[in-house]
Parts: sequence; C-alpha cells; structure tokens
Amino acid sequence: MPASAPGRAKPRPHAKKRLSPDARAAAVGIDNVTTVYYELLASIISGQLPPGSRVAERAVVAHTGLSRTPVRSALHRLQQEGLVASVGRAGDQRLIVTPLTGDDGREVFLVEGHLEGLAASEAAALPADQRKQLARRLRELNREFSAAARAKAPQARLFALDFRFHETFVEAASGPRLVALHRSLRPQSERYARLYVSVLLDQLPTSVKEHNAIAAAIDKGNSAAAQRAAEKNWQSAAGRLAKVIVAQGERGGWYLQPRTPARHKS
Amino acid sequence: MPASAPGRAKPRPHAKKRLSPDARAAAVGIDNVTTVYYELLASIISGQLPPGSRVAERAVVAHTGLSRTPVRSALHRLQQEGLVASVGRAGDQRLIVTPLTGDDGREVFLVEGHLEGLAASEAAALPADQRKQLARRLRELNREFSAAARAKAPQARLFALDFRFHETFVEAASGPRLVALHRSLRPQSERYARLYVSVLLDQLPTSVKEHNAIAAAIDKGNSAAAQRAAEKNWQSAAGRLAKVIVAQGERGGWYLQPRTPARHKS
DNA sequence: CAGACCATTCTGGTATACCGAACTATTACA
DNA sequence: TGTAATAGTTCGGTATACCAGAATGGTCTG
Repeated sequence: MPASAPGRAKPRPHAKKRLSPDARAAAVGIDNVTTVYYELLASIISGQLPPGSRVAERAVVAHTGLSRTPVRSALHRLQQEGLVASVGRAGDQRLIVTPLTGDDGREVFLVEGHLEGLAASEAAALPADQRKQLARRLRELNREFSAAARAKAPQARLFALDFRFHETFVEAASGPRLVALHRSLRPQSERYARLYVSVLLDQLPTSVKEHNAIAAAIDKGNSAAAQRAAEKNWQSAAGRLAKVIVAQGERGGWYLQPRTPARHKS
Repeated sequence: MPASAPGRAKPRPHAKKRLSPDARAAAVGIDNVTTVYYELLASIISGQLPPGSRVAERAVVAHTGLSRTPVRSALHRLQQEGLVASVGRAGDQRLIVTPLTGDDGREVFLVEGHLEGLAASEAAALPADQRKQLARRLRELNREFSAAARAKAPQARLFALDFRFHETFVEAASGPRLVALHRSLRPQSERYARLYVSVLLDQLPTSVKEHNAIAAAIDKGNSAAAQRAAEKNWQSAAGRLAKVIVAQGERGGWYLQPRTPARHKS
C-alpha cells in the first residue's frame, strides 16, 4: 500500500494552518516527527508497507496531513536505521521500504544475537541479589510466553511477550547506548519474524527452553553461559529463518520500481 | 568554540540564493547535509567543539552559509548517532555536544570491542586463501603502525593507521549492517581516544602486540581466538581510559549551560 | 511507422517565514 | 530597595514555495 491509500483513517484530516505540535502529542511531549515515525514504523513492521514498496515523501504528507518537514525527518530517521533505503543515483533518489533478503536477515539476527549476548553476560555479572531477582522475573515472563504459546495466542501477543523477555534482560544491566542499539535493531528482526511467521510458530517450544537457559545462566551468575545462551537463541531462529526464506523467496527486490506514471492533461 | 567563530574560512561565503546542491558536492554526488555533517563531525572529534558545548542550529547556519534545513538534517543525524544530545524538556530543547564521561566511555569501548570481536570471528571463518591474504595485509598495516609509533609520528597519523587496521578486518568479512554500525560507532571511541591521548601513546606497543594476535588468529582460522583477541584490544584500551578519566576528570557536564545572553536594544 | 523531441510531472533538496515556549533583563510599582 | 510584570530575544518545530534532475508518454518529423 503506497501510503496514500484512501481507506485508512487519517489521524488529522485537514489539520493545516499552524497547530504547532498537535494536541495529542503536546500533552505527552511527543512531537510530530516522532508520531509519524512510529506510524511509518508500525506500517513497515506489520507489512502494510511491503518490502520494496515506494515511500514517497509527498504521499506520506498527503496521508498524515502534516507538512513535508517533519515527514522528512521521520523518513531520514528510518533511513538511518535501515528500515527505508534510498535507491537511484543522486538527482533521482527514491525511497523504498528495505527489502527482506536472506543475507540481510542472517546478518540482522547475527548482530542482534551478538548484542543480546553481551547484554546477557552483563546481566549475569550483576550482584547476586539483583541477578536473582532478574532471573525470577525472566522465568515468570517465560512462563507467560510458554502459556500463550500453548494456548495458541494471536501472533501479536506472542511477539510482544517474546520481546518483553529479551527487553527485560537487556535493559536490566546494559548502559543506554547498548539499549538504544538494541531498540533500533529490534524492529528489523521483528520484520523478518512477522513475515515468515511459520518459523517462529514451529519454534516456540525451543525458544521457551532457550529462554530458560538464559535465565538459568543469569541466575547462576555465569556470564559466558548467559552470552552463549542468548546467542544460541538467535542462531536457532536464524537457521530456520534462512530455510524459510529460500523456500518462500525473498521479499521486495532492490530494482527500481517504476514511478507513479505522469498523467498528462490531453 | 561555539561554531560561529568568525576566524575559520567559510566554505561558501555568501552562497545564498539557490545554488542547489553546491558545485563541489554535485560533482562527487555529496549533498549539503552530508557536507555539513562531516564538518561538524570533524569539529566534534577534534575537540574544536568541546564536549558539553552548545550547538545551536542557527549558529551552524551562520557558520556554514547554508539554510536551516540541511543543517537540521545533519544535526538530527549526529543526534541519532549519539554525538550530539538534546537536553531540556520539550519546548525548550537545546543541543549540546555529548559529554565524555567515564561510564559512557566504558560502554562505548565495550560495545565497539564486542562488535569488532564479531567481525574478527567472521574474518577468521573466511576460506583459507582469503583469510591468509587478509592476515598478510593486516600484518603489513600493523608493521606500518608499529613503525610510525616508534618514529613518534604525529597523533593524527597514529589514529589513522590504527583505524585502518581495524577497518580492514571489519570490512573484509562483515555484512553491510555490521560495517555501518562500526562506522557510526568509531567516531565516538575516537573522541575519547583523542581527548585522553596519553593512554593511547603509552599503550602503543601493547596495541601492536594485540593487533598481531588478531592477525595470527585470523591466519589460523581460529574464530574464537580472533574474537577474544579483538575484544581484548578494546578492553585494555578501556581499562587505561577509565584510569585517565578519573585522573583528568570528565569533560562537559550534562547540566544546562546558560543560553547566549539576550542582548536588548536600549 | 519508427525514432527523436519535448512538455508535463514526480521527487528529493533547499531556502525562508512564521509559531510558540521559555529565558533574560529591564522596567514598573509598592 | 525589593519584587513582580513585561518586552526583547533565543531556539527548535513547522509550513510552504521554489529548484533542478530525471522519467514518462504523447507528439512531431522523416
């Protein structure tokens, strides 16, 4: 859906004429660029904006009712995070949603697994009391995850619970930079996971076991084991992902899609 | 130097009035935001813009001769990479050069070391011929580095040579995402290194040895050893850095600096 | 009927004016 | 003299108009 689809409810239908921040946003202290950033992010992750599809500034502008300036900022941000890419040489650049390829998926999972490994090893190096409390919390989250898996909960809930688990140990012991890196990487892996859902669903019991291994290593204060366990969780996911990608094909090529045709008067 | 220093040569003195890209840039395909981005980056790394100092959009505009739009983009980019930070609550935000603190330095080195460890282990997993060729090149670079160190070459050259070494094995085997991450992290560690130069200078012989260990592990195809060696190189640097930071004090606090005083007419 | 030409349009980059929040220093008033 | 009101100023956010490169599709010419 090239972002200008008329069906979706426009958040601010014709909110031109200087509203400065935006009522919703101002209340929470979130500016417009953040708002549109998250809107686009959600559309990309969910696949409403499919991999490889074009994302034209002006289309987003028409869709959101904002001006080009905040939209541009949001797009630049997405671009820097790798969710959107600029194709074509200077003077004829176009933005597309970053395609999902086997190589890229492998790398995303590899890097994310490695960073989480670092986070896990730091968590396992916490003082005993904090560490054990964290482990308790992790096991609790994992039980919830496991229960939801057995109950065949909706995908969205499964993703959310899985993410909660990972987020919890990453944010428990890591500094702000590692947390930020993890936050910016997460949407990318989630994109792969959601598109190739079948892998995740097959793998839930494995994932539950691997989560428990992480919690156990943190509980024992074994940094090296925690790191290995976290990395392994991602590796096994990556392994299945790779298979599914070759089976189902990659999504969204890097070739230049035709631009929206120029309509003439006559 | 708050960016508006009049002494420095302005690249485009009064190039207002729509020049579109900019002659220099257009030729190479580099747009203005990239240009000002690198200019600011260099000023921050070199310390011309000291940690904690303010970076006001309009000051940069006055300095560069560009309009606010590209400058804004460049600043956003720097902000996302963590070289510039926004302090103050919404409605009164100001940008400052990210301060250098002990905790942050430790984390930067830790994360960068970990990522390079991953890169090194991938390099060691290359096919034998590529791997050996890479090792040869690394040893050669390290000899150059060592020679420059003994000859007490200027700092800038030492930094450049050290970076070349690391860059070489990172880019040899890693995918684009890891390379990009490494590229965006590097300026941050360099900032610490340049500010607390003494550590690096003391440590040069150690670093040379550690570099050789990395090259040897890659040569042998020992991924685990390569990873450990790369991480150790950063750990030993981080250790010294921490000492020097406590000795010399941190640079640039997070407190709100007074704004430039409002000059009244009367 | 084929190929060159050209107008129209899309697209991202750039310049600039305005907004509103907040800070500062002066001024007004007690 | 002390304190509160106030006007000038700073500063990031926003809207919008213009630019130039390039692709598209129709038209014109041989």
